[in-house]
Amino acid sequence: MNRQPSIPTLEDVAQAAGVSTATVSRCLNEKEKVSKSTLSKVMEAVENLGYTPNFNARAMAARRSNTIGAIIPTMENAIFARGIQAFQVALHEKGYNLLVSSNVYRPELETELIKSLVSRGADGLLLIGHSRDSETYQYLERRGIPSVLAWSMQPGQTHTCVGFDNRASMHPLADKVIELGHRHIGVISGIVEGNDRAQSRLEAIKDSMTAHGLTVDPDMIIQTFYDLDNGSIAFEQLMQKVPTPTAVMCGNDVLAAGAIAKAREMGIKVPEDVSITGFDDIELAKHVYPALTTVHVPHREMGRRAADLLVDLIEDRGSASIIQLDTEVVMRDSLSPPKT
Amino acid sequence: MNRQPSIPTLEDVAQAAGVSTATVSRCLNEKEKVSKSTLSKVMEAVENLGYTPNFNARAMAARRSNTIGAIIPTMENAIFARGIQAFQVALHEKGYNLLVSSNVYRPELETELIKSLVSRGADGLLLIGHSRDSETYQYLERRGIPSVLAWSMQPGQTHTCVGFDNRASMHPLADKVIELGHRHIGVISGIVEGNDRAQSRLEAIKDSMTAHGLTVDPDMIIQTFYDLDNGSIAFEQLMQKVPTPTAVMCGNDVLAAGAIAKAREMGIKVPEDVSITGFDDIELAKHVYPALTTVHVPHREMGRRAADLLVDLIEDRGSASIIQLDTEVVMRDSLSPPKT
DNA sequence: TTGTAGGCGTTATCAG
DNA sequence: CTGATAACGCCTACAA
Repeated sequence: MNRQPSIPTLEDVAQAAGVSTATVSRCLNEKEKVSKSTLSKVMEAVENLGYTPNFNARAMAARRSNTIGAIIPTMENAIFARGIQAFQVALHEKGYNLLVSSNVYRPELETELIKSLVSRGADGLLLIGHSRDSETYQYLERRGIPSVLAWSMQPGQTHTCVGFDNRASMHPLADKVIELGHRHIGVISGIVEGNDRAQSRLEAIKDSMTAHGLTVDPDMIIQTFYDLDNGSIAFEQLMQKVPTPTAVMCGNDVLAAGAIAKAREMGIKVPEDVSITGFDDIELAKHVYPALTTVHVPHREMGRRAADLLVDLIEDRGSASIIQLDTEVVMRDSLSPPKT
Repeated sequence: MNRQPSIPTLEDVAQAAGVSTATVSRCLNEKEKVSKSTLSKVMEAVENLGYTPNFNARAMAARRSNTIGAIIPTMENAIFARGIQAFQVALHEKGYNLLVSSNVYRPELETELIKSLVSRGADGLLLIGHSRDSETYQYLERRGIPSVLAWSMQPGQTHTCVGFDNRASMHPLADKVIELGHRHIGVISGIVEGNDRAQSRLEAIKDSMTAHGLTVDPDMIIQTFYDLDNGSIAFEQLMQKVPTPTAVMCGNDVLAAGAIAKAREMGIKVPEDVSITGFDDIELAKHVYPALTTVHVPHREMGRRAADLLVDLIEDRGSASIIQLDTEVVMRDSLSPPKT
């Protein structure tokens, strides 16, 4: 009695099957190098004992883990869900597992998370955006850990990446807003520091405004964390400015959804009294009322391509590539010309 | 040249500091057992070399990983976000890391994920709900891996858990709906199979109806996956039934949000033409229009308590406990008496 | 306080 | 096709 819970090991299986551990290992990893008879014998033992290989031991001995890590800014809203999901499905097909962590939008934490993932034996990493100090890249390079950057893509950068030009993507939408006649434009941006996506999107809006001869009033730009409540709060603040904006452009759909909710609460009609735009085209975008005019990003494709790139890198096929994806403004109902 | 990227090991550090690997190990794990002078010497070497301990090796040698795993049905919407977030923060304070996987609402996958987490050396597991075959529990028990169940709690169950009684929680809301005068009630439920939370919530509604002398028409109950689109689709189907429901109760807030969106699209006023209710009280609930009447679940506390329980179990303090949390109906605007 | 040495569960190299 | 056996990087008695 009191038999301690014994976890079966390779050795146990070997014994039960009357072969060496090496053979069992082969049965598990390179079936083709084993005779049919011993294979079935071994597999039976595996079944009976309920054997599950010890991942840590395996990773250590094989010097690879078939695991890749991803660090995303947040899991709290759906912004990254679709892309990561596609990423993980694609990885699965290639025989890799995915480990995701989130840095809760605190870029300082990323380095720590990277180290953690690496120390866990990640064969490769998916990182979001470009903003991080070069030490981090060096760290990865020293250890020979390939990584691909996603969700962003900056002219002139050289690291393997798959993404879209956030600036170029926001541009057409901003142009549209202005061409519709809006002259007083409020902006609810994500926190720009350490976030090149947020920064690029904001810059695109500013650029567009100046290009059209509008002056950008810093007071009409609010930076805040990506979440519904903050979208609401920022919107309320913006609507108190003078002159009141006739359009509010948001750094993403979540912020925009928060803004729309607050508008209704304040009795402000969208888009009659004020237009609101988003970015990302997450599922929520077409479910809010009025449906959100936003920029569609091919998240799924991005995830798939990222997986391809990363695995190629890991398995020594292909080298640094840069894949730029196209985005598209999708006009729905939250944007219209300003009331005259 | 072509110096292969050499990852520093304990041994490297030991050499650089002029001590044994054992001492370095102590400096990293039990500082108090080392003299100040050697400690600083060692730490310096660690810095210089940029040493990061190899997690796999450590887990293997120490026979523990300080890692706990969680398996949630989905990361695609915010249902589990708050609770898991709190869980992870609490764990962090106790010196544990969290690994989360999601089974995308396919209960069959859970077993596989559990094995994966276990083979990765998880010291303990957080599982959602009770529905799983006993083999799984046996598997965990054999290996001495403690687990706590959350998000649910069924009378008479014995496994350590922290949660709320889904049935008892939905009951008051259903009663409320009926007492308001609704006689034709549609239900958009989550898929019941392999999901005790969805099942309990649905049963609560049925119970309440029969208790009030209403007959439950199976045709007025739709089961579907938790997501916005499905909520919309199901709502549309429901509104085509005869007699038309005057209230639609949803298995969670996401479904309800989808229903609300569709209602507007169809020109149906909520709550004037039809009332809609949710469950969970996620952030979205108060941002939709009309704000959702739902059941508030103390997600954060649940996460915290789960962490306490699990770590106690792992560290051999305390034994199986059952913590029941209270939920609360929160009346907002999406529920009103039926039009007479 | 510090060092020595054995072992954790697998994989991989080399003979047989 | 199969079996020894040496790593893999670290922890932990046990000794000194």
